[in-house]
Amino acid sequence: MRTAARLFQQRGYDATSMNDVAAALKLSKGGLYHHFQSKDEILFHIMSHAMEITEERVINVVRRIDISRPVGAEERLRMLIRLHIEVVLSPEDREITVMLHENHPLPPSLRRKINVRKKDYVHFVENLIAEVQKRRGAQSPVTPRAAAFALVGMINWIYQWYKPDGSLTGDALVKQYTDIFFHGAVG
Amino acid sequence: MRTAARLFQQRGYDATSMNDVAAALKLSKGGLYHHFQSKDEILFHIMSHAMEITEERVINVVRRIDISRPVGAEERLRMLIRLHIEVVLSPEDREITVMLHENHPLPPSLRRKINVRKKDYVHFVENLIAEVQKRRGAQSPVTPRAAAFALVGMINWIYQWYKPDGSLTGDALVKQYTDIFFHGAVG
Amino acid sequence: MRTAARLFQQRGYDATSMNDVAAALKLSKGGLYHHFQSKDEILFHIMSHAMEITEERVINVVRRIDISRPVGAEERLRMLIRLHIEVVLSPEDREITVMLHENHPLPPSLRRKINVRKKDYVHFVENLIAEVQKRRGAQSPVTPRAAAFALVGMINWIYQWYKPDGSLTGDALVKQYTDIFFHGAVG
Amino acid sequence: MRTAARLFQQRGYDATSMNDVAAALKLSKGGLYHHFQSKDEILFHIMSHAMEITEERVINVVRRIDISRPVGAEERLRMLIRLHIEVVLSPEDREITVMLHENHPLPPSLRRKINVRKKDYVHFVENLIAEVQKRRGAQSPVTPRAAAFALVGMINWIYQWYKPDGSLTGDALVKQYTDIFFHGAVG
DNA sequence: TATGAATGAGGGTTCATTCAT
DNA sequence: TATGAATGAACCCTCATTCAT
Repeated sequence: MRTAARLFQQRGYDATSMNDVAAALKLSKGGLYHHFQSKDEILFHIMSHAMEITEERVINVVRRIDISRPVGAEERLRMLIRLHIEVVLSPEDREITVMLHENHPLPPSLRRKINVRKKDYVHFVENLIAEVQKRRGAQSPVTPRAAAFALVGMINWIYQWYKPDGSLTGDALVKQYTDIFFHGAVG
Repeated sequence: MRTAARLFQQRGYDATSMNDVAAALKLSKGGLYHHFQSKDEILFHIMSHAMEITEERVINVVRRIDISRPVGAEERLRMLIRLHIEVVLSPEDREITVMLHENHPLPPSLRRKINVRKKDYVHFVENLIAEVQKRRGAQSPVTPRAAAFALVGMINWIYQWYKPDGSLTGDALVKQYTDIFFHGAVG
Repeated sequence: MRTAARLFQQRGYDATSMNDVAAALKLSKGGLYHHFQSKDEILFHIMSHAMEITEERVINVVRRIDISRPVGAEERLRMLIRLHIEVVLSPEDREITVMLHENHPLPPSLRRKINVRKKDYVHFVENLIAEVQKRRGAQSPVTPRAAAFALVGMINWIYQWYKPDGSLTGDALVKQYTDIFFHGAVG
Repeated sequence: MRTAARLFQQRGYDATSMNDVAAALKLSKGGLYHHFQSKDEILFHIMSHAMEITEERVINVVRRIDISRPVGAEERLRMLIRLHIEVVLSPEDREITVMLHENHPLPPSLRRKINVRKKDYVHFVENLIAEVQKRRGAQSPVTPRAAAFALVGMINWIYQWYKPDGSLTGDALVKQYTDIFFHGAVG
């Protein structure tokens, strides 16, 4: 299934045939259908798995850190930015999570399930941003909602241009994006 | 061709058949092939047209304004943000320009042509940001390159969530995103 | 389409592939789909055509004869028996009309359309029988409905056993069945 | 196996997969193949069983009654009609025996075996009819052979239209068909 | 006896493309 | 310029059957 995700991400979902997936798995087409009922189902599983990764590696970590040792909202937001970027850059998960960023042709009912979880994620970010703004006291002209979408957008866009072997390390990228999000890009 | 773009964007490129396109144009399939040599060509034309729109409506406007009446770099950057967002929101161009955001299955040679123009666009943004930072004098920890990608990412992401008939007007969105980009989201 | 009917009748609908049909027509599978949207549609066309044949060659003839020159009900019934048997035996239509006798896997909505026409046919026979009984005056213990089904059943069954090159000619068969239906088999 | 017959009769033989049969039996596909060597074999068993039912419930009963207590040929023929109709209407056997009426895709060798028994059945009917005609003395214009096929046809056709919960009871149907066969439908 | 993974052939269908008209 | 018939390859999927366990 990881294999399927890789193929889908490389060639595109539509351009990848079940034959391709089966061959990559050294399985016959029929054998593949023993494990998945349809191509859609594979895609849905990948999407679900991608959401799980994101939820576990980002949201759950941020939530847990706050329980074990109370931590300021701002620090939690910084952590979220770092974790989210790490998921996008992570060599083993990138291929899976990146599938979420494009609009793949899922049947409506399954698509909705995924969309709910996407929205939940943005909500979580939004709430965290709202909390940070409240702590800071100062009235911000920026609504948490727009800020959340901006943050998610700029992070999810990374895979479109980032080269892991380039001069910009992941850590540096995290720092840059955190600075941009907290203080703007030209400050 | 605008019609084709709409179909591609609604159903996906692969999921749209030449039959669909021809039918939407009230043309026979054979007739369609008198105007375009292949499906790839249609896609390429759309992508090229999308780049043209972006270049004309954003870059050229910003450049021209500077020629006709010298204008501060910061103001030009603000203008670029507004113009870019307007293109993304524009009812008549949205369907076309949005095609640029996903990785459609173009033959390599054509794909490269589009990518060059995409990069040029980011370069233009990057240079503008650099200029603004220089004018401000203060050393910024943010590289123009990362800033440019962040900006492009958050703007291009808008179509994923923005509802034209929602409570957030286009103007308000422009203001929010400008604020975020210049002063951060929690300032 | 006549070709398809022949194949369906010989090998069975399910056992006949679109490949078979296309090959028999010296057409590619794709070419076949230019004329029919689906295998179901072919089957439906065949069934509809079979109903048309039956209606034209039996019902309409009987109706018309009565108009042009008033004819006793009994004679009309005898004529119906002959015409129906002739359709079942007719070399050129047999393969098509026989398809009606088995329950082929049509989608429910199309199946219903055919069934309505089948019922109309039996109704016509039923009414004719009722008329004959009334003319005879004597109270018959046999309901026109059961009689109609018995008649249709025994005629439609013919194709299961009748050999055109056997000793029993079509005319003789008509006479036999007419006798059976009018006077019983052991009289 | 009764289960398989039900499925075959409801959905059609080709449209019923071994998976369907196995599932209905709460068995795995592999398990099913321990009881039957192939799908064809299941069908053949059903057909054979159907013939056995017919032979036992109709022919043997008629034969035995004649041995235990000599009975007139006409009464035996009336009995045969009743018994045959009862088999066709019997809730528990209908699904099985009905399979005989359509031409299912059996391998030629097995198909032949079934056909021989079908012919034997018709022969039995034919002989019985001949005997009745002889007893009656009067020369009948109807050959026993055609009469037998007519009788078998009209009875086997019953399942195409008969509704068990309709106004026509099985007994009434037996009476109607017996009348038709002995005295014609309009007498 | 029974399972479930696996196969290979084939099914119906779609589709970009060609070409005679 | 436009049509529509035709193609051939590919696609997703199904299925009877096998076999190690």
